[in-house]
Amino acid sequence: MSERKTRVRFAPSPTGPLHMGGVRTALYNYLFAKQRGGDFILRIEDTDSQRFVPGAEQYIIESLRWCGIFPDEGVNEDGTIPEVPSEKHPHAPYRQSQRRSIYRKYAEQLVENGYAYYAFDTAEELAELRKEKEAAKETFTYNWETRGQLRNSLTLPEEEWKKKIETETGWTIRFKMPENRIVKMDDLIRGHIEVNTNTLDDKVLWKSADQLPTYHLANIVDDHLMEITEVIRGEEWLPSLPLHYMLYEAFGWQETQPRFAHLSLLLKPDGKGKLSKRDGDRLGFPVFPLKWVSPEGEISRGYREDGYLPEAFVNILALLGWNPGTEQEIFRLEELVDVFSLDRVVKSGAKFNPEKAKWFNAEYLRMMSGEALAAEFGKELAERGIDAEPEYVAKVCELMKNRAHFITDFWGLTHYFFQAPAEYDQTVVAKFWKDEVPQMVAQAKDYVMSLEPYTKESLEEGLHSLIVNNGWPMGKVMNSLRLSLVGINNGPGVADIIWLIGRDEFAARIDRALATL
RNA sequence: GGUCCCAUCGUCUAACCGGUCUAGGACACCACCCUUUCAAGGUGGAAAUCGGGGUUCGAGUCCCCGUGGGAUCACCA
Repeated sequence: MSERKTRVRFAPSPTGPLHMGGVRTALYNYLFAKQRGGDFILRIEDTDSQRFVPGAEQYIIESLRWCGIFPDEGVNEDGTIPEVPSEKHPHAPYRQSQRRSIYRKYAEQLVENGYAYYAFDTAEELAELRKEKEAAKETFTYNWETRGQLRNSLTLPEEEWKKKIETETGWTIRFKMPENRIVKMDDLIRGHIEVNTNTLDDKVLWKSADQLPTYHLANIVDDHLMEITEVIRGEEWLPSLPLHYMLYEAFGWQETQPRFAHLSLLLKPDGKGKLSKRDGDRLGFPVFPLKWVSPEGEISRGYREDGYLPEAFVNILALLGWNPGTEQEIFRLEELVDVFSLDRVVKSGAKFNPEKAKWFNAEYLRMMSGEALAAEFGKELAERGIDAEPEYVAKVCELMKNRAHFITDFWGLTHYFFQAPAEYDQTVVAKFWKDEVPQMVAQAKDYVMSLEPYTKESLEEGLHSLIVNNGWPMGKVMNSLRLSLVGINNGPGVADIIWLIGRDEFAARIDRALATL
């Protein structure tokens, strides 16, 4: 058992876009598998035909790809989901809706062995019972106490219920939760947990509505069939862990039962509760990896479209609920594979901090070369109709990258390297453009134009000594030069700007400022 | 409400099996330095063990009780 190959799965339900918490779950699964040389499998849990959302499945796959997470099984090279078994995808199909024939016999096996039973109560009847109990301030539970008074294969004569399951469709199969047993469980990050079965209920395993298994049945059967060794999933599943343990026992699969690890939830940055789409809209940050347009046309922003680098996004997620135990915070995916460990996953929920997320992105931006940045920023320049040499764009990016958090910040920060300022900031004009200034600026221009040799260094030093030697006020002159060149009073050094835009453009901009101001 | 999980700076977190803990780091914040401006960078600062009992020579670390937060109680996953 211990020498089984590590196999983990990410099993999302295609009911909408994948939440960043979901991506984190997928990431942890992936890291765990890769570190142990195991397999990471993607399985689509679409047993709820009511909630199926078109496009969600592709969204999930694309999100993982963007993050650099490629499943070993369950997704073809072209991003489609394998429907027939092959060498690489031996357990196909990987979509539960296409595996319905598999589950039926397992459900029946449970009934035959006395671990489950057919139930004929309609949803309305049960709703009515719940209402009655609620009125008496009690809760109705379908369990060992009540199943004897309800309509099921335990209480009805055999001929009657057998006839019913053959002729009718309104029946379900329920798990027969044993009475008064202590379920002893172990969680990889939470330790030992015990629950008395009396507090549990007879969960539906087979749904009458669409003749499909519920999550619980399909999940256990598939994890068993796909030889999953560890189940790493969200904390919301912890309450159903006892049921899952009981199911493994009922099937007699305890020997190969996977180990479980329940991850704490991602919480909203302010206030209380788990992170939701609403929080993103309200506080102005994405909660989804990619932009999503719902079938109704509702748009949700994505990290990718908001300008986050996938490496930064992965890094952010990795450190939300896990830490390396060292003071290192910047990790690329490959590095995470080496250092990740479930032992260091934090038990408590993590409030998402959008400010720190921005910082991570800025860090990754600074690590990029000017050329790489230019390749990205060049696209936006082209859209804006700016025709600039890639080498020039690269130099601009290199000079300006430590001022940006996102590539989308670049235009606002660098536009004056591509076009002369359309206007001059009036408060800056008022502050620096005093009476004596224009002639100093004009002199500075003449100086620069006749500077020999003209190098970046000579420009820098020459400009400086010109001002000092003439006894001019440094701040006033420099800021006036900058104002003339870029229209505002912040940005890189004046010499850097001149050097990049070139002497001719410099002269033109100075002349224009002298003429207008 | 029942059941289960969780609890260190504002936030993410560190502190291996209880002992240099003056409780460390990062984001954000503040100050200073660098500087022609704005960033970046450097230095420093403010900032936390939820409360109460125990166990122990010694508790952030173990136990109990409170309190707070979260999850879950569907023919949804």
